[in-house]
This record gives sequence, structure tokens and C-alpha cells, in this order.
Amino acid sequence: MIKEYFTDGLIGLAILLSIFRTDLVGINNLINYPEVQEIILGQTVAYLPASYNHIINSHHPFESSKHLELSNEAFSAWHLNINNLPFLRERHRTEIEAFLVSGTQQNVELENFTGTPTTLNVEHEDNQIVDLSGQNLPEESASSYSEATISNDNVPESSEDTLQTAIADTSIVNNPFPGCNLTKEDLDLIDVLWQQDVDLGVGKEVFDLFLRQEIETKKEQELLKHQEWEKSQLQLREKQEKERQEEAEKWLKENFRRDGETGEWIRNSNGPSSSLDYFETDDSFTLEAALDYLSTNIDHALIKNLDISPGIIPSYSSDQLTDNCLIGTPEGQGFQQSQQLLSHQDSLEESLNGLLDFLSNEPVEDNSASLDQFGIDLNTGNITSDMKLDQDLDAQTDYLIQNVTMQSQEIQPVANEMNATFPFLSTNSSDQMNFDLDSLSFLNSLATMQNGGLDDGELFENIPVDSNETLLNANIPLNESMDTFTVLHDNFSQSLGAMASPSSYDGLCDSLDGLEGAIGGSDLSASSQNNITRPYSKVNRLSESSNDSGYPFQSGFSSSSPASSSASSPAGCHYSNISTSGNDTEQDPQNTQTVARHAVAHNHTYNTPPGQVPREVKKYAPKEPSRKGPHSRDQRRLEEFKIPYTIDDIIESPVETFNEMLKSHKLSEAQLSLIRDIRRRGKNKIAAQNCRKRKVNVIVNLSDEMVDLEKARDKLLKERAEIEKETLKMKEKFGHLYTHIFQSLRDEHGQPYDPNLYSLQQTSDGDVLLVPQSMNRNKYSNSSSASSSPTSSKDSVNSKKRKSFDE
DNA sequence: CGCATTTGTCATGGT
DNA sequence: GGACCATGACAAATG
Repeated sequence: MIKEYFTDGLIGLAILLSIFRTDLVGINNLINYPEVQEIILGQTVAYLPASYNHIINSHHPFESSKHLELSNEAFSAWHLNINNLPFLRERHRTEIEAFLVSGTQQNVELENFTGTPTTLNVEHEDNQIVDLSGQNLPEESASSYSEATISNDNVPESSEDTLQTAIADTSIVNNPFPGCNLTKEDLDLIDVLWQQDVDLGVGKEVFDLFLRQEIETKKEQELLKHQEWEKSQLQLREKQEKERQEEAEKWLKENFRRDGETGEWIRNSNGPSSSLDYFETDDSFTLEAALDYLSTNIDHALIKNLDISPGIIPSYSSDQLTDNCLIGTPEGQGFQQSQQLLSHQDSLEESLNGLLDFLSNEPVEDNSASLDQFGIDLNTGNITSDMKLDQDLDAQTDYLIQNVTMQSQEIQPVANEMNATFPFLSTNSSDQMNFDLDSLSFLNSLATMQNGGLDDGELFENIPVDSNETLLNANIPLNESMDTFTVLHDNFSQSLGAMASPSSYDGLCDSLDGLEGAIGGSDLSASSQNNITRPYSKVNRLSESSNDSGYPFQSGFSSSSPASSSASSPAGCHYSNISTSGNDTEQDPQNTQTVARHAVAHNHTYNTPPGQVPREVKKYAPKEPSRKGPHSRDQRRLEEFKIPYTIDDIIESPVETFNEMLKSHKLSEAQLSLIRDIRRRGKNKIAAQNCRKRKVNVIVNLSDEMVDLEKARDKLLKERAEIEKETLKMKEKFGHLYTHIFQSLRDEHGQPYDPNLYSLQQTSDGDVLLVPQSMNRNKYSNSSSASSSPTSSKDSVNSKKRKSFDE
């Protein structure tokens, strides 16, 4: 910076001296300064600020600010030359005008000194840069290599035509100096300059063809090497991916079988988790069932040491804990499902081997998968997962909140066992586990755990213990925990931000449903029907949904991809359907039905037109459950006919499914008729609802339009009134004027004309005529009988007595 | 009981 | 031709 500053100053000083005709060569002190030497030798030119560039002559595209390179002799010669200019000798001005920039050799113009150093070029009139010894050079070589050309007289001259051609040729790299054949000496000189670190403006390879080729070859080789390396990396990655998939598939096939009809994956009865017979019917596995199971197996001795809300906290007898480390395989299923999806977490899986060893009671895949889902970089604690992973994590963590309210130290053994049972759940039970989902300290705890004494099996040995800290804020009763769960989830959904944008939360959906009455539309529900599976509604209804057919949990396995969903795990299924929900109508009609029920059971109160007081929305709202309409009648008839379908099944299912339903059971004609009837009426009912909504919308729009039209009409009426008022004014004015003019007229005797006998009329050309009334009558009668042209009337008037008045 | 409103159903026509 | 949708008309349910 300082150097640059001084350089600029010195250059300016040099120019000043040259202007004042001071012989720079004679000032030894000055010229011996290294900076001045650099200026002269051109070394420092590279430091010149970029503002020089604006002085570059636009006619010489190859010039650059870096070409201020003059040898000592050249600079002296140039300086002498300048000094000898008669034009300069005559100048004795206090105003500093400097920087000879362009001009002929004999007639160098001086341009105003702007205070900034600039490019020095002595330019011939015909755009050929002239070296100071008087030789004409091609512009490119002169501009780019002024130093070389100055000291080298071997450079051949080139004509202006050649120059123009060269300028047009922009392919510098291929042929940077057309018309300028560099000899070996030239190249040697360039080499010397290059070794002296003289800035030539371009790389050395530009001059040396062989060097250029060599560099290009090197570059190509490097590129090839890089490509090969990338290719091998890609192959390696693909291979790893494949292996992982095979492993997962193998595990799935070992533990599950695929239903030939439905395509669902069903757990084998002899699977690794089958020891928990209680949960064998895992399709209908619910939290309630799990809690029931737990409550029946609580080791009362342990309860003393646990701050447990009975009925909430999963707790196990020691035997069960050691024998069956995975409670309710649904989690295992869900995790396994997710494993494939999250297969990129391989490194994590490897890094958790210690933990897996500790959890050796568990099938490795299960644990790894469950841990896999967290997607944590164990070194940093950062979440490395994608959105899906975060969602699963979110879901799981929420699940924990429902179930875990443990206190620390005293329950270490249980905690360990619990940890074995819910590896994702109580990894750090003695640590103050802050379930604030935003902070994700829970995840950090995993990292801590991993770094802790896993090998010796003392999982929590190194973890600081705060026995006074509960894992959760309180022992939350089940229902409250559900609420808390929802609330927490809502909070976390904010942090998820756009990721959670599908707004698939029950609370939101419920509020939307609640809004429907007011906004009079099921469109929102319709959208939710199409796009949102509302997984949380399932979770929230776990306590009441034992007969809910397990729709949400079947969906995952009925999907063709085993990784598409963590089925049957209430914790793992939350978001699983979002990605595929767009096809729910086709792929998962049952699930759609579950949602569709919300869409059907609407309050179809009409829209409230703007400006009207909203009607009482709840007027008819409570009646639906008590209503004994055809719906219940149909249900009854279905039961009478022993038809194994619900009304919703019949109405909401797509045609294909509906036809399969009819075919799958041998139904009588009456049964078929009833089913078709129910479907038709149900469809029509929805259609009627939609139709009414549309009708209301049309009415609203029409009323809006009517208001607008009324406004427009009022405006037009107002305008008309204004115009009529103006017209009246004009008529009055005209009347006054007419009277005034008429009374001013006098006949030959100086008497005023009788207004009953004469009247004033104006022709189209502006003349005012005094017309006798008889003429008027004739005229009017003429005009009434036949159209009389203005000219004819005028002629007739002219033939009569015509009075012109000067006033 | 009469009225207004909502809702379900039927018939019909269109896609 | 069947499925589906839209809509007018009617009737039942409801407040």
C-alpha cells in the first residue's frame, strides 16, 4: 500500500519534472531511488492502480496500463524528445498540463494532467505506435512489448492493413502476433525478461509455442486424472449404496413377509421381535396398547426409584428387559423402514458400533437404524440429515416427551435397560435432557454418549448427573401429554419452518375444519384430502383409535417401497406419508378415507356475503350426530344385508377399489343395489354441497358486481346532472346575448325590429342573419317536409334582405 | 304450528 | 355405456 502510494507519487513527480524540463537523468539522487528505478524499469507498473485504465486509448485494445515500461535509455530518450518539442518550450503556464498521451512524433499533444499517472504512449497519426528511435511498429507488439521493441531494431515494420487485420483478429492465444514473426532472439529476450520478472502483460507461454503446448498437455492430463478419480469415487459410492440396500432388503425379508394380495409387509411370527406376543397384532398397535402392556408388567420395586407417572412411563420387569430389548417391534419396523431411506448415514452407523455392542440384545439393524435416524455427526453434534430425517427425529423426540419422565441417578439400571429398549429414547437419562427441540441438546447428548465409556459398558459413567433435574418438566398425564405433545410439536414446527409447510398437523387441520363453517368451504379440507395425511391426528387419537383400523400404520407397508414410511410406529410415521401423499387417492384409499371423513362431515353453512352479519354458525352444527337421517338408515341396512363395508368405504373409494370390493364378495343383487345406491347418493350429496357453495359464491360475486354497477350508475347520473346544469347556464347566457343583440338592431328608419316578425339565426360559418319569421316558418316547413340544405337556406336568406351588423 | 334454513335426494343433462 | 359431476327441484330435518 505504502509502496503503491510512493510509486504513484514518484511517477507523478517524474512527470512533473519532465514537464518542467528538468533532466531526470541528471538528478542522480532521485533516479537512484529504488522506486524510481522500478518506475523506469517497469517493475512497479504492476502496482499501478486500476484507474489508469480509463486513459487507455480505445483504438488500441491491446494496450494496458501495464505497458508503461521504458528502459532507462528509452526513458531518457523519450524525455529528451519531449523537451525538444517546440510546443513545450513555449509553454510557461502555471497550470499543470501533462501526460502526453497521443499525437504524432513531431506533434505530441499534451493532455490535461489529471493528477493521476497515466499510460505513456507516443502514437503515430496513423495509429501506429512509434518507438522513440523513430521506427514504426505494429501496434500490438509496440503496445504490449514496448520495451522489447524499443531495444530491438529487428522488429519488422508492418503496414496499416496488417494492423487492421491484426486488430480484428481476436484470437490472441492462437496467433497473438499476426504479422509479427518472432525470431529466436525475440523469444530469448522474452525469456530473459520473464526471468527478470518483467511484467510482459501476458504469460510467457504466449510467446513460446512449445511451452504453450506443454502447458496445455499438462492441463489435459490433470483434467483426465481428476475425471478418473471422480469416476472411481462414484463407483465406490454406488457400490456402498448397493450393499446397504441389499443388507436392508435381506433384513426385511428375514423378518417380514410380503402379503401377496395387498403388497403389505407383514412381520413374520418368528421374527426377532416376536417375543412380545402382546403386540403381535401390530397393525392395530397403539400407544394405548403399549401402555397397557407396560402397566401390567411394571416392576413395582423399580417404581419406587422412578419418578414415573403410572400409566405413562413404559417400564419393564428386569426379565423382560433383558430378554426383549425392543418393545413392540413397530419401532423396529419403522426404523428399518427409515434405514433405507436414510442410508446415507452410513458413517454414523459405523461410528456407533460401540453403542451397538452395548445394545447387543437388540438386532443390530434395529439399533443402527434407530440411531441412524438421528443423523448426527457425532463429532460435532450437528444434524446432518435431510428434511425427512429431521421430521423423523422430530417425531421421535415428541414421542419421547409423551413417555419419558424419569429422574436420574437412582434409576441408572433401569435407565440403562430402558436405553436398551428405546435406544433412541433414553440415551442420556441422567444428563439433563432438555427436550427443547430447538436446542437439540438431545442430539448432542448422543454425541457425548458416543464419546463416553461405551466399550466398558458403563454407558453413563462419564456423564454429569443432576439428580434434581427431571428429564421433563413434569409428570404429564396421558391426555396432557398428548396436548403437550401437540403444543411442543407446534413449537417445533415453527423451527422447522418451511419444512413443515404441508401443515400436516392436526391442530392446524382442525382449525381449518373449524374455519370451514365460517368461510363456508371445504376446499381446505379438500386440499388436505389430497395432500395431507394428517399423521398427527392419528397420534393424537391413539388413545381412542383402537378401532381405527390402523390406517396410518398400514400405509407405510402397503407402499411399494419398504423405505417409504416408518409404518406402525407412532413415532416414526408422522411425516412419512407427506412425500407420497400426492398419490394417496390412488395408492392408499383407506388412508384417504380416514381423512375424507373430516372432509365430509362439514358444516355447510353458506358463505356470508360481504356486508352481511354472519349467521350463527353453530345453529345446525350439533344436530349432525343426533340426526337420524338416511346415513344411519343406510348403515343399518348395510348391517342388515351383512355387507362388510362402511358407508365411507363405499362412497369414498375410487372406482377401481369399489369394483374390487364388489367383486371380492359374492353379493346378491339387492346388496349390490344397496351399495350402488349408497355410493350414488353419497357422491351426489357431496356434489350438492359443492354446488351450493358455488352458488353462494356466484351470488356474492353478483352482489359485488351489482354494488360496483350501482356506483358507476350514480357517477353517470351525477355527471349528467352536471351537464344539464351547464346546458341550462349556457342557454340563459345565450338568451341574454340574443336579446341584447336583437335589441341593438335597427331598420332603415332607425326603428328596432319587431321580435315577433324577425329572429336572429346563425349560419354554420358563423354569420348571424336577421331572418323574417315568415321565412322561418317556410324554412321550418321546408325542413319538416324535406331536408333543406344549409346552402339553400342561406341562398334564400341572401336573396332576402340581409343585415349585417358591425357591433 | 309456521317459518326460514340447511341438508339429503332425485332427475336430468353434460363431460 | 358407464362413471362422474353439476344443478334444479323437492322434501325432510332442524332451530
